[in-house]
Amino acid sequence: MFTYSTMATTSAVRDHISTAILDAAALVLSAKGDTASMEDVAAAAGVGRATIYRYFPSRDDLLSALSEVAIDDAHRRITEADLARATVPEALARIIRAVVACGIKFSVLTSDHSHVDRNRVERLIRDPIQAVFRRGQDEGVLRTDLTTDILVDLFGGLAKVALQIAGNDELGAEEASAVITSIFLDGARPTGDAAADSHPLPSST
Amino acid sequence: MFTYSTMATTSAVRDHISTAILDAAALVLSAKGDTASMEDVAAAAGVGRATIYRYFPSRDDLLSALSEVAIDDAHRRITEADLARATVPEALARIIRAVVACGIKFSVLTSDHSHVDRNRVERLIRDPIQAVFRRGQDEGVLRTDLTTDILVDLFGGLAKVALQIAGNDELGAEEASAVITSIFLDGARPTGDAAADSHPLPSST
DNA sequence: CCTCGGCGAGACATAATCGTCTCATCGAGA
DNA sequence: TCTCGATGAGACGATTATGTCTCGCCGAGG
Repeated sequence: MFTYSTMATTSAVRDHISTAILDAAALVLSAKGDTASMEDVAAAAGVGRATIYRYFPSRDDLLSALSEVAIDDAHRRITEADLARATVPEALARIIRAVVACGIKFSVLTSDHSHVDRNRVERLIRDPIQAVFRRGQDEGVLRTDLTTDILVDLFGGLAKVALQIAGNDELGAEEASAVITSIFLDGARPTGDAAADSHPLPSST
Repeated sequence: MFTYSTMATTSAVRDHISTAILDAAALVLSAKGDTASMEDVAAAAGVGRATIYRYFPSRDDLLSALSEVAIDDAHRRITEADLARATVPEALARIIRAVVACGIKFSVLTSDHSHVDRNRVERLIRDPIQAVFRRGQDEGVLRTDLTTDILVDLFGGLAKVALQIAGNDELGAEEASAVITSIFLDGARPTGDAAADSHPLPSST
C-alpha cells in the first residue's frame, strides 16, 4: 500500500517533467532537425540525459510520444473549433488559429521524416479540414476547378507560413490567421479592384 | 606533358559523376533529412562511398557544394525569367515555373538546417523576387496592407506547395504554376462570385 | 597485348551518439 | 532529523557514421 498524496504529487511532477521534455524535443527538433541528439533535448529541457531515458525508454519512443502529443493537441483544437457549425470562411480562420496555437508541435507533423502515424494525421486532422473544403465547394464559396486535395494542400502551405510569421513575432496570432484566411479566399489583389489581367486555368483536371 | 584528349574526357567524366553525386545528395537529403549518410548518397548515386570522398573531401564539403549548386541553379533560372520585363502576374508565374524547374534542389535552400549561405540566397534569389512584389504594390496590382516581406513569405509557401504537387505528379509543372499564381492573386473563391462574407483585416501594422 | 588511372569494395581508426549503469546529492514527507 | 525516491553527472560498452587507406578490377589508350 502507498499514500495517495505521495502518488498524486509524484505523478503530477512526472507529467510536468514529461511535458517539459516533449516541449524541448519539439523545439530542438524543429530547430536542428533530425540530427538533434538526446543531449540537446536534455539541455533544452533543463534535465539530465538519463532522466529522459527514465521517461522514454528510447529515442524512438520519445519521437513517437512527441508525434502522439502533437497529433492529440492538433486534433483537440480542431475538434473544439467546431468547424461544422461555422461558415466556411470562419472555419478556415479557426483552422489557422488552431495551427498557430499548436505552434512548434504542429511542425512536427509536417516534417516528413519522423515517427508520425500518417493514417492518424489523415483521419484526425486532415479529414475534418478537408470536409470544410468540400462543404465550401458544395455551397459555392470555393472554386470547384481544383480538387479538394489540392485546395487543402494550398491552404496547408499557407498555414505553415502563418506558423512561421507568428513564430517570428512578425504578426500576432490573430492578425496572422486573418491574413492567411484573407489571402487564401480573396488573393493578393487589392480588394474590390479585381480584373486587369486574365489567368485562365487549364480546364479542370 | 599530357595529351589533351585524355584530360578532356577525364574532366567531362568527372563533371558527370560530380553532378550525379550532387543530384543524389539532393534526392536523399530531401527524402531522409539531415540523417542521410554518405552511404545513402553513394547508393543513390550508384557509386562507391569512397568515390564521393574523391570528389568532396568531407560531408560538409558535399553539403556546401550542393547548396552552392542549388543557389546557382535557382539564381540562373530567376535571372533568365527576366522578371522586370514582364507584367507582375506573369512574373509571378515565371517565378513558380523557375522553382518547379529547380525541383528537389530548391528544397535544399528552404530546409532550415544545412549549409546554406543565407546572405547569398537573400541577395541572389529573394531580392529579385521581392522587387516584383514591390513593383506590384506600386502599380496597384497587389495589396498594400501587407508588407512585401509577408507577401513574399506567403507566395513562398505556395511555391513549396507547387513543388510538392508537381513532384507528386498530381499536376504538371505548367498547371501547378498556373494554379498557384491564380490562387495567390485571386484566391479560392469562385471567380467573379465574390462577397457573401466579410473578413476585415486589422488595419495595416 | 600491356600499362595506367580511376573506380568499387571493404578494412581500419576515430568520433559521436545511444542506451545502461552506478553513485552522490537533494528535497519531500514521516 | 531521518529515510526514501528521484535526479544529475558521468563512466561504460555497443553501435553507427566519418574519413583514410589498400587492394583487385576494368576500360581506355598506346
